[in-house]
Amino acid sequence: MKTELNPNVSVDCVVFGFDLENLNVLLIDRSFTKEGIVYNDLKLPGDLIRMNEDMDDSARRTLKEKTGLCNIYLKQFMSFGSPDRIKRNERDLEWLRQLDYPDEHIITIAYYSLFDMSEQGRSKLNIFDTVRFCPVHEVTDLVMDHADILKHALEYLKTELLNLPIAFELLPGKFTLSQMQKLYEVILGKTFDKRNFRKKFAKMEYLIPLNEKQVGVAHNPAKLYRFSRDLYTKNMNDILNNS
Amino acid sequence: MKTELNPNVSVDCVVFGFDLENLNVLLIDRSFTKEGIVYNDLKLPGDLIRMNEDMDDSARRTLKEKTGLCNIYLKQFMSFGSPDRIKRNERDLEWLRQLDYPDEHIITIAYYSLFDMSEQGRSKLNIFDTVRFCPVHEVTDLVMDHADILKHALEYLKTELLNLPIAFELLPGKFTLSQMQKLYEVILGKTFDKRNFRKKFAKMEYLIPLNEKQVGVAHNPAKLYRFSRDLYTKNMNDILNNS
DNA sequence: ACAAAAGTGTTCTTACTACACCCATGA
DNA sequence: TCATGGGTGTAGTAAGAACACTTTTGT
Repeated sequence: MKTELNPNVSVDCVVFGFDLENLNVLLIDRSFTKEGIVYNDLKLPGDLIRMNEDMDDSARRTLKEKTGLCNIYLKQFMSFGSPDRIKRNERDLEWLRQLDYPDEHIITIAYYSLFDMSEQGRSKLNIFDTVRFCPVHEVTDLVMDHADILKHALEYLKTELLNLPIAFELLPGKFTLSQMQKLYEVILGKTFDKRNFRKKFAKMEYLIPLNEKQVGVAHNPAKLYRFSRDLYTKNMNDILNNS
Repeated sequence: MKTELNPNVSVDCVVFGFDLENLNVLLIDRSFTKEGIVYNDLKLPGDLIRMNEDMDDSARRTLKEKTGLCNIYLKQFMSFGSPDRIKRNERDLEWLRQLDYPDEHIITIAYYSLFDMSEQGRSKLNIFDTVRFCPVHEVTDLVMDHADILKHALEYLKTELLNLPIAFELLPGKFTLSQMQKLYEVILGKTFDKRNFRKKFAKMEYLIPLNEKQVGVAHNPAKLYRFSRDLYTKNMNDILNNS
């Protein structure tokens, strides 16, 4: 174990990605061998923080080191501190032993993170081979308390989606309104009326229609839009100042 | 320093109280002497967690030990992990030295908490003398990063107030609608129209009018209400199941 | 009698819901 | 020509905002 690590505090990152179909979560393989038997499990990317390292920096670093991702939306959402959270089953304990982890009470600060996993988004980054995006609703078992962390992250994502312009972190730079609607539907777990959905967002000035359409689709090609963060923040400031 | 403490993780509690006039926050004195000079500052109640202690338990214990408060609404809302958060000024460092605190990177899990500080609420508990409730808007300096923690707690309180039935944690068991309106006004920092406010809450079945009125007030005495948590949860479940 | 807060309705505007058909494209 | 998703309007309902006077009590 590296001595400069803080033996009691870790970060774990729940990276959500949207492939225009499903909501996915980034998981990494945890494999180890004991007495000739190979154990394969999935976990969230995470690590002990370093002594005197800022927690947000730690989350960014961990994500970079374990997955290759950088410069993505990242936000602390909850901490998990149950004393048995990493000791609930023997496989987890054995893995910790092999890694020479401190046998201590580790509390973890969970971050949630958003990633545009369309070709556009993926192409920007060198994502490691050990990394896989799994559809959130197909994820069953994860190591330690990571399934619990994921569950809370999903709840947090839902409320963030309703209150902040985070949809655009998950969508490609240019997107159609149907893609955006699909995103809202898979995250919130319900369907919306197409006309009402579009009416609602037609009011949002920060959704900018482009003079461009989809190409290569076997139907009426849809208009593309982009998100203007400038207009969004300007709008928000106007609202705050007038009320 | 007690050996069973976790040297890297603390909890801090932001306890809000409402006296039917102002929103207050519970602070404790931090006094120490150096070279004959007495330094007095104010801080949030907090402490290092114990090894293998659940974080929520730790917050409850800390609050009990430092203030006498128990059985009150308590919820983790954010963690603070900047490496210099406890080392920003010399007085804080000196205090830590005198307490024989570990010279390490301490990250803190901040809890926010609600307390009915009317006579009714106060009478239930044996609150220590070192504890004082200060009007939130008069609090200027606190030790370490506690002013920052308080600021975030206040923001969190605002969103909770709009989304959860927490007003009733701050109000006495029997309260008037004007007291409740005042609570919303001081927390959210704006005024509401009396008729609209009452209309809105008239719809809420879980606000139960009692056959009782205020006594001893120099004006038309107001009807008293109480909150029914049972009806509230029942209502919530009905809404979730029908949508 | 006066001061102080309680209590009460209506109108207007804005946001949300429900709902069905034609159009443009690629295969 | 067919399958696929793109794109559009109206009417009803519910929620929020603005606004002023009378009533009851204690002093």
